[in-house]
Order: sequence, then structure tokens, then C-alpha cells
Amino acid sequence: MEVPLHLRNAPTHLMRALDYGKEYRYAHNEPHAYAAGENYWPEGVKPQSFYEPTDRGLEVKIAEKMAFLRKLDELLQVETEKLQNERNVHSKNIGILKGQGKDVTSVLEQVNQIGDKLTQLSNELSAVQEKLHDFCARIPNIPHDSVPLGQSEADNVEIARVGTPRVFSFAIKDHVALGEGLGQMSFDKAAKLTGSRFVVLHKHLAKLQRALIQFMLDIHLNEHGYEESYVPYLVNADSLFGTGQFPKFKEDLFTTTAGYSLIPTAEVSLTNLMRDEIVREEELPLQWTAHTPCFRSEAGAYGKDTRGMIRQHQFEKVELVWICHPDDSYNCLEKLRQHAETVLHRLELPYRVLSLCTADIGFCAAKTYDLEVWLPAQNCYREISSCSNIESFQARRMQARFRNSKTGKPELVHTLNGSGLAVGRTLVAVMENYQDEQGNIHIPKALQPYMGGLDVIKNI
RNA sequence: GGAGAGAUGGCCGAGUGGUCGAAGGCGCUCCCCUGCUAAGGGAGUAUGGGGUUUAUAGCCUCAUCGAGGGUUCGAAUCCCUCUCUCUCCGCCA
Repeated sequence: MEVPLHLRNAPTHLMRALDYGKEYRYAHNEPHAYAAGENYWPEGVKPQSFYEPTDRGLEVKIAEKMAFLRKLDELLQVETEKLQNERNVHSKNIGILKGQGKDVTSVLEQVNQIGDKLTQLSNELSAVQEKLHDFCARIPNIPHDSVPLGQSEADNVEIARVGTPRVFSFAIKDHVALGEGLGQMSFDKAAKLTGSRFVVLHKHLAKLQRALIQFMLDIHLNEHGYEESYVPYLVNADSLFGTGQFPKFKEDLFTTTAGYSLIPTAEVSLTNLMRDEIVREEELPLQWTAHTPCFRSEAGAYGKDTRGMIRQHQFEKVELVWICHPDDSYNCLEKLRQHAETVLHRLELPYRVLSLCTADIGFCAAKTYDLEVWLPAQNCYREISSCSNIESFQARRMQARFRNSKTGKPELVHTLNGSGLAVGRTLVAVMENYQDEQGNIHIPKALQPYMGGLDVIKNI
């Protein structure tokens, strides 16, 4: 992610400014840059500072620009609505007068004068609102207070380490060598069919991947209380805006000639089920899961992880999504993380948990835990799940709400999502951690029932 | 792919240029009446934005009748484009 640091580090007191609607009304001095009738878009916005920089790296210009746009929006809207009201009153009068059979020419003349001005004003207003909306849509979420400050991914904080990486007494192979050695994994064939960053799996490895999917889903359905869905893999622009891929990350997606995009994660399909919905407060939290393929263009990742299945254009994932009450979302995040960890536990794979710092946290997230699994051949931990509390960030974009049972008013829900887990990478982890000297892959105990009792994939 | 029908509030359903944000019914909420059950009477019941305000109270206002444009002083109503749903035919896993 190349979100500028200063954007990610927006301080809490800017929160209201970044929210839509009334919530972004905040106390500030009158920006004097907007004299009515002046050029609305001077590129160098009036350089008056409304906020001091803080340790969270406040970029003053954001606040300024927001204040500026916001003020323009307000002025134009008030003025426009005044005219609209005038017009409406007159029009209503015409109806009444005509009903009485009276002459309306004088009123008609009055109203006609309103027209041009109104057209001009509403054009300006919609231009301002479009700018404001686009500006807001590109501002990332505000990190939660518990998120560690940082300058790069090196500042992520490890908060747990589970299991001990196995010590091998022989020269280990990576999953590519293992898979190709078995004759059950081919990047060449996939390149022939499609291109780079795709894979073909055969026989036991293909089955192993399917087994992992089934295994994960069963855990989440039977033990963690999720509800399973089958969802579209192609979605429209509204959905992508809702979960935050649009407008900023368009180029990370594959888009069809029909204008639909392939989902980069089931989070898009699942979370958008809540778009423009209002649920009863008692129904919360909702826990949803789906297995889907995921498609990512990996633009900007050229030369990164080019070998093997770690970074593919197409991969399988079991996704977990929560729709919850705002008061409950940080509890839910802990549960979500626990649910993802359970899968690693059962597979007896060593992993660690990171709390992402302000520099590494994603565009939408207020707080993120990454689970990283141990990959012997890379001699390091690699991300296998990312569990995030999005708070109201997506809900606001989607207008996903619940009805407050006390006030009767709709309020934004909080959304969370996490992988449970990334299946392709889990396959890699199983292969590499469970290999033996002959290049056989032993099947983790918990997975054997899903492999028809098979306990080892033999390299004959 | 061809032919046709449709999209209105939580639901059903009226409304083809004017006081319609929208009749009526159902549902829901509150109140009244009724010594049980049932029934009856009254009031209320969308969402979003903006202004005002100490206020997420109240008040004022704008927008929204699938979406977007247009005509008009004025559009749920007329015109255009699109999306979706349904019926019949064809094709198809």
C-alpha cells in the first residue's frame, strides 16, 4: 500500500472532519479563502493553519482543504435551497391561482427569473460536492488508539508467537520443488493456459487444497457460529466503493469488459450484503463466511514473490466477516482473530501474531492483526491472515446500519473481516512444514479425515 | 437472442401535470374504552442532506415514488437512456 504516511496518521481530533455528514462539522475558524463569487478552486488554498501537527503526524493541509470545501458546500447549498424554496412556493401558487381561474402571468415572470440563477448555483454546488465526496473517499481510516505508531512495517509489534518451527535434519525443499517433484504442481502449464502468477494443481495436491477449504469452513460453521454463503465473484462499482477498493485501488483489480470486477477477496461480496440495509439491533452481531477464489492484478508487485504460490493472480480463501454493534467491535476483533488462529492450531503450524503499526495498516482498517505462518524454505513468517476492525469506515460508504432500539434511529454498524485462512498459502505452509527427506508430504492429523484417511502424499 | 409486462413508503396497493412525501389497507408504537377472550375509538409510524440551536430535542428547509438525463413555472405522472424483475419463445450448464 502506498498511502502516504501523513494520511494514515491523521489524529483522532480530525475524525469529525473526515466523517461524512453532520459528523464532520467541527469547530474551526472561518476559512477566509472562500469569498463568495471568487474563484472557488485556487490551487494554493488559503494557507491558514487550523491545527498544529501532533505526534501522529497531522498534515495540516488536509484539515484546511476539508474546511475549505466544507464551507463552500455549505454556502452553496444554503443559497441553492433558498432559491429552490422560492421557486416551489411560487409554483404552488400558480397551481392554486389556476385552480381559481385567475391570471398567473405576473407570477410566471417572477419565477422565470429564478431559473437561470438556480441552474448556475446548482451546477456549482454539485461540482463542489463531487470534489468533496471524492476527497473524502480517498482519505483512509483513522487508526485506533491502540495501534502502534510506526514509520514502516519494521515497526509492527509482535504480540504472540505460537508453536516452534521444526528443526530439519536434511536439506529442505520449498513448496515449488516439492510440488513439482510430486508431479502435482505446475507453473509451466498454468503459464501456457494463462500467464505468470497462476498455478495448476493435480491429484493429491488439488485434493489437499479442497480439503483445507472444507476443513476451515467446518470449523467456522460448527464451532465458531458463522453462517455460510455462496456469493458472486464479479461485483459492480458500488460494491467496490462500499468496501473501499474504489476509487483509490482500481488498478489492483481485474475488470471485465462488462464493467464488473473480479473480487480481490470475499470480503467485498459478503460485506456488501449489508449495503443500504438496516437491521434490528438484536440481530447483531452477524457472522458470515464464504469460500471464494480471489483475483488480484498485483500491479506494483512486479518482481515480488515471483516464485511459487505465495503471490498469485488467483487464489482460494475462506473469508470471515462480522457485522456488529459499534460498542462491541473490538471484542469481536479478538474473537475473529481467535477463530483464524484456531485453524493454524489444528494444523499444528507455527505462527506469530502482529499488530500492524500506523505505517503498515491498510486504507480501510482502524486496527489490524496479521497472522504469519512459519515457512521453513523462506526461513521466515509470512502473512496468512489479516484480521481487521474497519469500524464504521465501510458502513458509512455502504450506509450499512442498525436501528437503535432506544432512539429508533438508524446508526452505522461496524464491520470486521479476516481471512480464515488464505488457502493457497496454507497449502504452501502444510507442504513445507510437513515434508520429509524423500519429498513426501505428511498430512496433518486434523486434515486426514478430509483426505479420505490419507496420511501422506508419497513421492514415488 | 426475439416478443411482451412491470418497478410507488416495513408489506400490500391507489395515483397519467399543480395544495402528493404521496389515498386506502395491513403491520408496528402510544393513548382511550371494555371487569376474561374478542372487538372498538384516537394519535403516530420513511431516509438522507443543509440551516437554526448548548443539543444526536424542537423548528425551518431541500432532495428522494428503480437509476440517470430531458421537457415544464411546476413531474410519481410526459419524453429519452440505462438497470433490474416477471411471462412466453429460442438457446444453454
